[in-house]
This record gives sequence, structure tokens and C-alpha cells, in this order.
Amino acid sequence: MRKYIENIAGPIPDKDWNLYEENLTVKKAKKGEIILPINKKCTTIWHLTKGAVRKFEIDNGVEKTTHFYTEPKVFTVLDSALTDKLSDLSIICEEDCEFLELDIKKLQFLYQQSIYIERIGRRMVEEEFIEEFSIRRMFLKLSATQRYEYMEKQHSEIMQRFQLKDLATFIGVTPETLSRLRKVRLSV
Amino acid sequence: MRKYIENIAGPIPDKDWNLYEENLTVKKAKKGEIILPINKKCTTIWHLTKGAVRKFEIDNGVEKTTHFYTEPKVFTVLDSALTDKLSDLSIICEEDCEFLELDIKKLQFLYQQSIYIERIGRRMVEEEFIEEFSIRRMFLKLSATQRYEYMEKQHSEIMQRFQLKDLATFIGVTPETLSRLRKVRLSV
DNA sequence: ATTCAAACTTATCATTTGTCAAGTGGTTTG
DNA sequence: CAAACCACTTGACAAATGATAAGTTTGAAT
Repeated sequence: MRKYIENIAGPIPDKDWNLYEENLTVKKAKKGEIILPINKKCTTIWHLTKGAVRKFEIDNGVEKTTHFYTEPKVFTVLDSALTDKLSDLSIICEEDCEFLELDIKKLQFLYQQSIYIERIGRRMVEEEFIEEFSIRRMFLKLSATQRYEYMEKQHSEIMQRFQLKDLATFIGVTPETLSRLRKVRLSV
Repeated sequence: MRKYIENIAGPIPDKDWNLYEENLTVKKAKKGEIILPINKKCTTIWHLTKGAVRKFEIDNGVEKTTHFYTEPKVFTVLDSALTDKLSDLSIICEEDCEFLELDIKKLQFLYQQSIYIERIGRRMVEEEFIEEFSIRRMFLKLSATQRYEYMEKQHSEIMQRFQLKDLATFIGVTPETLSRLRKVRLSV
């Protein structure tokens, strides 16, 4: 996990890393477990060291997947973690998972102790922002079929570790439509 | 501009703010001017103090608007600014504008001098991330008509200061379709 | 191994949106 | 002032997608 973070945030002195690490708690969760339910305040930064999780919202009773994460990855529900708002997203384990958990209040305290930890925060969010924007551009410039093909090529791991119905809502179509897109694609 | 930034990033000591401010350069641009062309590396953080600008990409010869900004606002093209990649976005002034410009290399140097400036960076990107995600959710859960109504209610300033054809591509429809959505809406 | 539930596919039909083409109104420019 | 341009609208038709319902396959649990 240190290597993963340093790869994004740059080298971190041992002293600062130890301070960060001291505040991490090991957790495990089984496939199907919900690590954050909807309408609960998010107070945790998860460091996914093993497994796969999925973030989704409920829209008129239907799950709409917003993110797929596989190890190694650091994630949270940012607007709930930064404010007093309850999360309108839920996070579920799609495989047996292992995490290092970090309390958001502790992190905000650590930000004051170490410019390197503040930098971890900045760099992680910068990368997430770029990823988030690239997903929106996928909607602006690609048709549903092209979005499926893009995910297939650029994020093939997602195709293997998550369900098609969840990929469907992620790319903004119904599962039935995705099924049709795949059929057409095979016959070409 | 200091007030705007402190409102997001929290109070900043005079010493650190002065360091930040010393590196800002005043610039003006007329309506229609392109402050960042496509295929040029982005090296600037703009602080928009007056006016309105629009970010767009070119998709098969057609402009697709990705962002609308009005004063006060801080913006850049993050992936180009952080890497050596050329920008695939362009930024154009939709009104006569005034900016405070900050060189990205200077900012990265400043990050090492002041944890408060590092914090400005983190907090600004956190807010941008949340905004970016909320736009994507608009695509996931709203129809084209609902996206238009959402923009009308939540971002009425955009309706007044930008063109409908650009709002159309921003919400992911053709200008013709937006025109029809508006017509239906009026008759209801 | 059998059973059951859920994921995935298929089909039909209605709705939404895109494409292409033309028309209107306002603004700019020579 | 006239001409040209641009934003916006409208219309007709084609293509893409959603909704509903039913059928098939897969995988998990007993």
C-alpha cells in the first residue's frame, strides 16, 4: 500500500509514513457485505488491499453503479466525509476483501502534522478528479455501444470481476440494452 | 479572491497568502479570446475575477462544452498541468474577462514552502471532484429533459450568461433536441 | 445432485433522440 | 442600408434506447 501511495504522491519519509500507518486499522469483509450503507455518514478512508468493491446509488428503487474499485485502491465518499451530509451512495464488497481503514477526523488531524500527508490527500484527489472527468467525457463523446467497447478495452478487469448488470448502469443503459449491444458486437 | 479561496480552504495566515499572491499575474482578455488552445500544454492556474469562460473539446469537428465558469472561480486543465500531456480541451472567454494567473511550476514550488498553500491545492481539487461527480450523476439518473430542468433550476446563471447550443452539448444532446425539450416544457 | 434464485438474453413495441434540411430572427460588418 | 452570418427553431424520418414480459443459463445452497 505504501508503494501504491508513493507511486501517486511521490516519496514519503519514513517518519511521516509511520505516522500515517499508525492510524490505519486492518479490517476484513465477506463478499456481499455492505461496508457503507446509504444514509449513513461516511467517516472512513478505505485502503483496499485485497478484493473488489462497488459503489452505487438507488434511483427509484434501481441500483445505479457509480464506481468499481479493485486492489490496490484508496477510496471514500468524499462529500459525506468532508461535510455532515449523509451518504447517498452505498459501498458493497463484490469479493472477499481486506482493508486498511483510516478515520477521516484522524486524517484531518494528520494533515496538520505532516505536509507529506497533506500531499497524499491532494495527490489522491487530483487523480480521482482526472478519472472522474474522463468518465464524464465518455458520456459526452461516446454512444452506448462505444462506451461498452471503451470499458471492454480500457478496463477489462472490470468485465471479469463485476457483473454485467452493474456495468450496464455504470455506462448509463439498462441491462437489457447492454445485452443487445453485446449481441450485435459478437455478430460483427 | 482571497475571501473566495479562504471560504473553501479555510483561513490562511498573511505570510502564506502574501507568498501566494506574489506569484499571481494580472491578465485581461476580450470576449472571444482563447486563453488555452487545444494541443498546447496547460501551464497556468487561472483565477477568474471577472467575466465568464467556457471549456470545450472538439469531437469530430463539433464543440462539446465540458465546463462553464463565472467569477469568482479558480480553474485549470488538471491532467495537462500535472503531466507533460497536451490539453485536449480549449478555454474561451464568453465575456470580457480579468484573471490572476499562476504558473503551475511556481505553484508546485510553493507547495513545498507552505502547508497552507498545499492545503489550498487539496481543498480546491476536493471541491472540483465533488462538482465533477455531481455532474456525472446528472447523466446517470436524469433524462435529457430532466437534465435541462436541473440546469435551469440549479445553475440559472449559466442560462443567462452562456449560449443554448453550448448548454445543449454540456447536457449531452444536440442543439436541435434541446430546442425541442424547451418547446415541450413551455406548453406544459 | 437437485432446487431455487438471480443474472443474462431475447422479443416486441413505444418513446426518445439524432440527422438532415429548411426557415426565422437578430446582430454584425462592409 | 444591405448582405452575410449565426443562434435558434421546426419538421420529417431514421436510429437508438427504454419498458415490459418471457425464456434461458448460471451459480449457490441445501
